[in-house]
Amino acid sequence: MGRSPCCSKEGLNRGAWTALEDKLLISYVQAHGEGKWRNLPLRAGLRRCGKSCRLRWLNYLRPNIKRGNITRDEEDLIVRLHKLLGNRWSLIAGRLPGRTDNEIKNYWNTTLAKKLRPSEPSPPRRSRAGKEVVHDQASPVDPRPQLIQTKPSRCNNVVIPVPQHPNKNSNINSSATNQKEVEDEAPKAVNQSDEEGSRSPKPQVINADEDGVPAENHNSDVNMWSSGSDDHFALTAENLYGDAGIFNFNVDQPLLIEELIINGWATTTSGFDVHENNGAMDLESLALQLDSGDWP
DNA sequence: AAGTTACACAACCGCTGCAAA
DNA sequence: CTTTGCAGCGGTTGTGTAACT
Repeated sequence: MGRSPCCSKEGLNRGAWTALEDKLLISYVQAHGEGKWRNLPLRAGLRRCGKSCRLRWLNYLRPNIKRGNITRDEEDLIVRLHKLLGNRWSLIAGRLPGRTDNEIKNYWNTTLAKKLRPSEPSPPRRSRAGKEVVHDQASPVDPRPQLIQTKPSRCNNVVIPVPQHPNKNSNINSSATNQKEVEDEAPKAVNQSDEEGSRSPKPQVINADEDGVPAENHNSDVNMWSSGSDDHFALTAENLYGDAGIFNFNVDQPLLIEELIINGWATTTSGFDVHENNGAMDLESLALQLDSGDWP
């Protein structure tokens, strides 16, 4: 059976785009919007494959694209995000406003990969949906947390490692009601955890029970409390569709707030605004975000 | 100056997930 | 439930150019 090719290659232009082709594509997308890539070439009068049009638009013609001159800060973030996410260029690019996955991928392959130790094992590969791809190479100990579900979606189970509680027996309830208080407190707890030396991450599936928390907690950005011998940590999060969720964790697991963000959930404590800028944040905020955690 | 090599980046290719039919 | 079409992703290739011999 087999699938038909995305387009007939016959009679199509290949190779570098001309200024005229760019102009045609820009004017068409501006008039009709993105999408329907398969039919776009015909309608726009382009002798190109739809995929080629899409790529050209997304990587070069789209507004607000930054070209070249990847800064030191950006490079640093790329390295750290790559350590966390692996070769998921689109996710990495999503955290760098104006940068495209193709550009970051090229930059990594041509520049950054050489800077890093050649002996360093390559990060885990994943399928597009974020599911782990089974490695053929045996990786005896990979301290990186295993991630699931990178696409924004409603989920009842999330894998969120939580940091070791800095003071296991104390009540660290931060029922802060304003954003400032929360922003001041949340990173502090993580940093204290760092000083104590964190254990290796042990990710687990945790039930995201939206209804299993006291009603008063719903108005808080962050609530952490200890209860008997078990410490818990509740986090209010909001996904890309504006669905709110409150997650209960055991604090003896390392927390990577970024995990939430990767999964389409952004905490209300992080300064993220996932409704703007396509989930991206400014570099300074992202650097702070990355620094605030105990990154694997 | 000519030839060769290395590098950077644009573009292509094949695969996958998802949704609609 | 199966098939099909589409969009999107990451890996790979092709090409232009700078650096070097």
